[in-house]
Formats: sequence, C-alpha cells, structure tokens
Amino acid sequence: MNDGHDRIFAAIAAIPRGRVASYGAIAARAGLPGRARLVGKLLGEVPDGMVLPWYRVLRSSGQIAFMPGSRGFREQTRLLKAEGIEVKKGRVALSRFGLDGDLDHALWGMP
DNA sequence: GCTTTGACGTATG
DNA sequence: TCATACGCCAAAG
Repeated sequence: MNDGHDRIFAAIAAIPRGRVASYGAIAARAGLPGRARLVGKLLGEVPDGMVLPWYRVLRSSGQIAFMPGSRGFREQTRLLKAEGIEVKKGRVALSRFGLDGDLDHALWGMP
C-alpha cells in the first residue's frame, strides 16, 4: 500500500457533491504539491471495484482533461450535469463550482 | 538505472 | 480565447 496514493484517493473522495476540484488542488490537499500529473496517472490506474468521484476532478482551467468527443469526455460531462454542475464546451466555471474560494476550509475540512 | 509516459500547470504571445 | 513551449516528477518498463 502507498500512503501518497491513499491520500490522493481520499482527497478526491472528499470533494463535496455538486462541486469540483483541480488536479493540482487534489495533489496539494494530499500533501503532494506540484504532483498534479501523478493524480492524473493514478486516476488512470484505479483498481477495479474502487468507487471514486473521479469526474469531479478537472484541469486548473476548468476544462475536462479528456479529449473532446472521447468516451471519458462524454461520460464525465454526463455525470457532472447529473449533479447540477454546468458544463459548457467541456468546461466548468470554477468561479462557481470550484473549491478555490473562501469556502475551501469549510468544505475540505481544513483550517 | 536510464528512458518514456502522463486524466497537469504556468508562462508567453 | 487559442496555441505553443517548457517545467515538473513519480511510476512503469
């Protein structure tokens, strides 16, 4: 087992319903600042049976990480909309659904 | 142990 | 807003 991985998974699982977070934010929350790419890598290797709100993870720009039109892209878009998150051209307005505001600590449970 | 790979991020024009 | 360039670094082979 790997602590870093577990913390990343935990950080993703901690994203509140109806909100989103960037890869970088997840990494930072997991105590691995600057390891955004590691987060993406792990999400591509999630063990079978493990359930995670992976679709709540976006790029820092709010853009969905998958190639537009791809399976993952459509799937993620669908799941986000199902939670009431607005998706325009494969992007989400982080200013409205992101965790970068003052609500961070409250929602993430951080001081 | 060296090289390639990435569901990334920031800077720049 | 879009595109391109470069930095980053753990994991996989």
